[in-house]
Order: sequence, then structure tokens, then C-alpha cells
Amino acid sequence: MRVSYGAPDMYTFPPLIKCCSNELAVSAGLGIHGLLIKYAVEDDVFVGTTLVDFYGKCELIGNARKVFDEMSVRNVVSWTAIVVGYVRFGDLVNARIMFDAMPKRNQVSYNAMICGYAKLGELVSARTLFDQLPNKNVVSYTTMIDGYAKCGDMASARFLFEECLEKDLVLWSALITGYAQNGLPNDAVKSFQEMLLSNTSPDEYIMVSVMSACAQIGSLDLANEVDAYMSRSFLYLHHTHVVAALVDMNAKCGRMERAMSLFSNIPKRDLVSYCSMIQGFAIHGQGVDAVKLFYNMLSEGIMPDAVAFTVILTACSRCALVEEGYRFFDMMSRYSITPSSDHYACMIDLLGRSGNLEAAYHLLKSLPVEAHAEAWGALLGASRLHCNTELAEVVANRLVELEPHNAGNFVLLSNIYAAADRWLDVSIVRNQMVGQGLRKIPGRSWC
DNA sequence: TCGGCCCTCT
Repeated sequence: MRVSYGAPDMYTFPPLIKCCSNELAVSAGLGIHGLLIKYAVEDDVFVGTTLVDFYGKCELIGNARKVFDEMSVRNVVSWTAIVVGYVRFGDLVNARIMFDAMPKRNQVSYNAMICGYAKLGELVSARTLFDQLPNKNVVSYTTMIDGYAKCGDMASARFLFEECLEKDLVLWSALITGYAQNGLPNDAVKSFQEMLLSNTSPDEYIMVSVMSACAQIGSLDLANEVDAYMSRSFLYLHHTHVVAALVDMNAKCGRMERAMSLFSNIPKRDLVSYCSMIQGFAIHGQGVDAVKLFYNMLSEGIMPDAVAFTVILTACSRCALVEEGYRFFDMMSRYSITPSSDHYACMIDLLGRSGNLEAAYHLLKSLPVEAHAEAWGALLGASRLHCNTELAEVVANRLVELEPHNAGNFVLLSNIYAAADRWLDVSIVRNQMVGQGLRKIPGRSWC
């Protein structure tokens, strides 16, 4: 354009900068900022606002503020952009200062501030602003519902959902996703069916959450139904999120062949789709395949993250691939990933399974991070596997301390005493349970 | 020509 047409003007730059925001292309944006000064259009309110938004989105809040302060004219959009910038940066104090300093506020500026509070878990402040907003729109509701969902309060989320009369796809999505992410997959599927009954067609976002819910339920029939629905819908099946969810759902519901064929037809596999497939192998006891696929992923140049290592270490521990597990654990440092309690739990499981109970116990006690119940649970399983009643007793007692309301731990402890013929201890533990009003939900099995 | 809401792998 500059060669064949001539000088760009203030209409040229906003879309250009917006592209940089979308891609988080910092250096390109910085270059364009220099260029627009050269063409003397930096005084335009649209140009300035777009720049504030760009720097805010790239988390260069100092730059955003500098541009904002130097603007000769600002409108409500410019003010909202700087509020959003501070929110993105996690600075709620300055976001609120700018919000209060705004000469004029509209729905969008309120929603931006509410979103900030909701995203960072300050639900009370979010709700206070929400209640102050006289004409709430569907975005206000969605933001607040998402906030409740992220805090696990699905009852409040549902209440607001009912209150909102103008239900659009994003609002449905916030509700369904909330249920799925809070481990309420049945409510997620039920809400999805409600949505279909209200003659609304889902988008990719909703289907990804629905598939995640189906994966949690693990119902083969439901997975079949949703998979078929996907195939005859007009959704973008090749979208990375969608494919990963499809693979995950099919793998978790036991349709490994379908999962594999979906996976191998992905033109460009990403970390999440790999993890879904590796996890699928792990669930179905195909540890060797999981390990192979992990190396495959590495050879494609995909950088594993902490979750990927959790997945592969779980695969190794479930399938008793001790050496491989060690190798992956050591590999983590090469990717600058500090092992979390999840990773340590896998290693404790691996050590325990291979009969190295002492080493597992030693590792557990010397963790640089707080050991969670799963880590102790892994050792308990190993103690039982190798019939070490003494260690099992120590571990089970610790578990009862860690999770005083988990009846399963009491039952395990009682079973350990029973196996050692210590019936007095059995009755003490059982009485303790009854005294605290705890009841274990009986397990069931087809086998 | 500028600003606000929803998604996958532990």
C-alpha cells in the first residue's frame, strides 16, 4: 500500500494494530506504533484507543498507560480499554481507580470491571457492581455466571441464568461449561438438552464442554450419540479444541479405535490432542503405546508442559513402567518444569509398585512441596499390594488426618486392621466413623 | 477505524 498507493492515514492503523493484538504480536505492534508517529496520526482517538488496547492485551501495562495519558482526546472506549488492560495485568486496584475516574460509564465499562473481579475471584465486589448496574445485558449476566461457576457456586450461577431473559449461545455456554468444570456432568448434559429444546443450535464452545461432560460420565451410548450429532452438524470439526474433546470423549468412553482414527486424521496435532490420546492409552492399560506416542509428540517438536508430564507419569505408574517413569521424571528439568505434588505422587506410586516401599515413604516425607492425599493414597495402595501392614497403618492414619471427612480412608484403615486380625482396632475405627456421621458409598462392579 | 462474556489434556 505504501508503495503503490501512498501514505496511510488514521483509518489505516486501527485494524492493523488490532491484528497485532489478536496475535499478541508485540514486536510488530511496536513497529507499527513507530510508523504511526511518523505519519503523525497518533493524536487520533481511534488510533490511541487501539494502541491502549493492544498494549493492555500484551500485558505491557506501562506502555498502555503512557499512551492513554498522552492522548489529547479520550472517549468511553479509551477508558474501558485501560481498565481492561489493568484487569488483564491482574491489577484490580488500578483498574478500579481508572473505572472510578471515568467521566462516563456504560454497560461495557461495567462489564469489564465486573469481569475483572469475577476472574480474580472477588465475587462479592463483582456482585456489588453487577447489582449497581441498572440495565444489565446478556454479557453482564454471562460474566457474573462465569464468575460463580469458577468459584464452584453453580447454585448462584443457575439462579442468575434463570433471571436472564435474553439467553444467547454464550450464556448457555457459560452455564454448561460451569457444570462440566465443576464435576457435574449430568447437569451439563441436562442443560444441553434443555438448550436444544429451546430451539437453539450449539456452537463449538458448547459442544466442547458437552463432550467433556460425556467423557466424565463415561457412557458409551451418550458418546455415540454426541459423536454422531457432531458429524451431522455444521460445526468446525477440525478446530483444535473440538478434535481434542472428541478424542478425549471417545477414549474415555472406551471407543479407542474411533479415538485413534480421529487422532490420526488431525493434520496438525497439538499438545492437548496428544495428551488426550496418551491419556486414553493409559486408561486402557496400553502403557507402551502411551510412551511411544509421547516420544512421537516430542519428535514433532511439541513442547510438553506440566500436564503432559502428569499424563505420561500416570500412564507409567498405572501400567507399572518403572524405568520409563524415571526417565520422564528426569526429563522434566530439561523443559524447566518443577515437579508438582501430582508428579511426585506418580513417582511414589511407581516406587511403591516396584516394591520399594521404604524409598517411596522416604520420598513422600522429603517432598519440597506439600504432599496431597493422592500421594499418600498411592503409598497406601503399594503398602497393601506388598502386605506391609505397619506402613499401611502409618499412612492410613495420616490420610484420615488429611481428609477427615473421606469415609473411604476410615474403611481402608479398618480393612488393614482386619487383615492383621486386630479386631479391637477395627471396631474403634468403625465407631469413630459412625460418631462423625460418615458413611462410605459402597462400590459396585460388573466384574 | 476503538472497548466487555463461553471451550479441550491432570
